[in-house]
Amino acid sequence: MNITIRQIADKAGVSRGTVDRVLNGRPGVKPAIRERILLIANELNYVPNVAAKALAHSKKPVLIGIVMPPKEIGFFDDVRLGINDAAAELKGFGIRVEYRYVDINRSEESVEAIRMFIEEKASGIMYCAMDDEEIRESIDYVVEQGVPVITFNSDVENCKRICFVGQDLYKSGRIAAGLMNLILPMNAKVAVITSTLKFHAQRSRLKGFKDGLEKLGKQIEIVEVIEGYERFEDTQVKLQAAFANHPDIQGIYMATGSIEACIDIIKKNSREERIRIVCNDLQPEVEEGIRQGLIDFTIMQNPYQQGYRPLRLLYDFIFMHKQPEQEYYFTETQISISESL
Amino acid sequence: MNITIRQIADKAGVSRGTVDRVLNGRPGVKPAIRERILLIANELNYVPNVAAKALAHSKKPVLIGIVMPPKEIGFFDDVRLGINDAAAELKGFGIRVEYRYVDINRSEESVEAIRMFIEEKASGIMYCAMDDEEIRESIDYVVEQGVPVITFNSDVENCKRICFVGQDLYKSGRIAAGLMNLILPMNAKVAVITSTLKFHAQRSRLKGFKDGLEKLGKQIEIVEVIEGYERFEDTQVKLQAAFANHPDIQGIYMATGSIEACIDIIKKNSREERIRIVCNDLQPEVEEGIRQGLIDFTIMQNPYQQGYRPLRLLYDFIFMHKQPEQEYYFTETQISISESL
DNA sequence: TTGAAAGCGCTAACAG
DNA sequence: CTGTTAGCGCTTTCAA
Repeated sequence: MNITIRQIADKAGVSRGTVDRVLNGRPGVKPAIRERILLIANELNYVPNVAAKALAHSKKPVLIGIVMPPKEIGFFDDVRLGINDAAAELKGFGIRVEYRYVDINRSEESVEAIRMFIEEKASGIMYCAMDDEEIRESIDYVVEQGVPVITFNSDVENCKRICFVGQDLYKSGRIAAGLMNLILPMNAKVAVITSTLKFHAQRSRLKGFKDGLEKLGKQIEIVEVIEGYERFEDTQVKLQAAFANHPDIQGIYMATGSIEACIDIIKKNSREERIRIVCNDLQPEVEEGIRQGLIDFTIMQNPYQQGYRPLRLLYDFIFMHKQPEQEYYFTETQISISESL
Repeated sequence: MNITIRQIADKAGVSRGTVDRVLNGRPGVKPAIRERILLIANELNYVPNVAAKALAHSKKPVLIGIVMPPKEIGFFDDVRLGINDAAAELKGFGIRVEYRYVDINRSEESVEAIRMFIEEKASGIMYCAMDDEEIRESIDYVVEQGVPVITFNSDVENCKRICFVGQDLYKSGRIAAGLMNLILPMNAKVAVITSTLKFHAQRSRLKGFKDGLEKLGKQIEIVEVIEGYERFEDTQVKLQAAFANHPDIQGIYMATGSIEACIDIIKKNSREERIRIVCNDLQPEVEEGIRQGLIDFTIMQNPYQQGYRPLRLLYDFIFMHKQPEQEYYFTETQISISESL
């Protein structure tokens, strides 16, 4: 049998109520006793009984707040699926989740959302927001209130979040390089399309791609890095220009951005047969491109897990007082081809 | 608030004990009352409270028996990891697991193991065994006793197991074909190495590979299908012969078997540069081969999940009376290249 | 065949 | 500041 608070109480010569207070950091216990109890708990290697906690909480479930982009953004469908699955599993467990959808480009909205959750006495936050000062402050404030925050999908650096769950962007770039290396001939020329290099995240991917190509022996050369701002037109125009400058481009790495524009230009230039494409994620356009044989590979990083994990981690943190073991939880990289779909 | 057995009891005008008996299929309730309770439970849409169940069970946890190959078989390390993780999660939940390792080629051992679990009053079984008559009978017998069996990693067909969790072998063959198609030129010739075509499982993979190649436009031809029986020597000799017959082989699909033998022959024939290899799983030899650039791709099917899922499914079945939603749970296919490692 | 009641380990409200 | 106690929903004796 496992250790219970009762045993700790007996050993310490206090009541279970007191032990409960100490173990859950509630106020109103003389420091000396607190010490003593903590010591005993530690020495007995106490692990709280999940089921009992859950049951006791079932009347008034603990709230976990989720701040993320709205339903319209397709990528997040799978993330939401992961969250919902975790939430369903944890439902009988005294936790409930609440979503708040925000325009991720307007940080005020995120800040407002997280603030409201605190007012509602949320016990934990899943936060997907921009990496800027305003957001950083909002996180630090919340965490200082004793409410854990986990960033997911897109990280916020140098802040007090307890951990991050999402992609390893550098690695995805390296894998893209590895794939190009396998399908392109020696000395091939490639273009990279990204949204904008202003963001650290995008630069990581590009860096991974560059480093990857360098390590390999095929001397594949990056002749253009296009910033498409995820917009159709920008991408189209710039890619067309790239083709004009380098008629011998044989591969395109679509790190992020408008797949439609890319495919459009390729078709306009009748290059379907001669261009190999590697991209990321699996929006409908990508799926379509793969089906048609225009896209060779896509690299995904398990959006489902990006939703599922953080909630479980928060649960462990809140109920089991278990600190995350890592600061970065990178979701598994997956490579897909048409047969994988 | 959710429905509780108390509410059902009140509505039916009986005690909670009686409701409990009915809901858990225990004997000793008059059929008429049983009916009535079932009806009410259904109409109220009763869902048992996990936490309460777990807590009530915590004194005398329910046993789940696991029959699988011994620790020496490397592939199963990750499977065991998955089982252990699930077991840890479910530990506070009134379940405990017990392993029994058997030589999978000697069915008597498996049968004996499962029989013992039944004697020990196990409430569920995870079973990884050969697909033969003896095994089939043992499963059907157990299930008829009311104890659910889930086959994992390797299925047993036409039996009463509640579901199977493992690879989609056909799909992995198709993906191998897709990869070959991406890295080989038109009309390339390839060899396939498998253990033995006596087994349905191996034939599925081969069929997937063949079908995959046919669907694609590159006219890649399978010039040899080698049965290596997973033995170094057989593989070596037969592959050498294949090279003699077809000096222009450009690709090898190692469906299963001795990677060492394959690499050995390639090196002996100095074909490192000219042969592309796609294989399955990630034994140390494969990892080594990928690192050295001898193997281009390996296809894995999430062994971790093959352990994790079945246990969760059994738990849901036993505690929540939830039938698995599918008969086949195929674990995700993963494609790995050197940068993924 | 059924009911009553004592737990399972933890929390929270109230009393002291 | 600390102890007491009544639940949380389900299972499992023990009686009836």
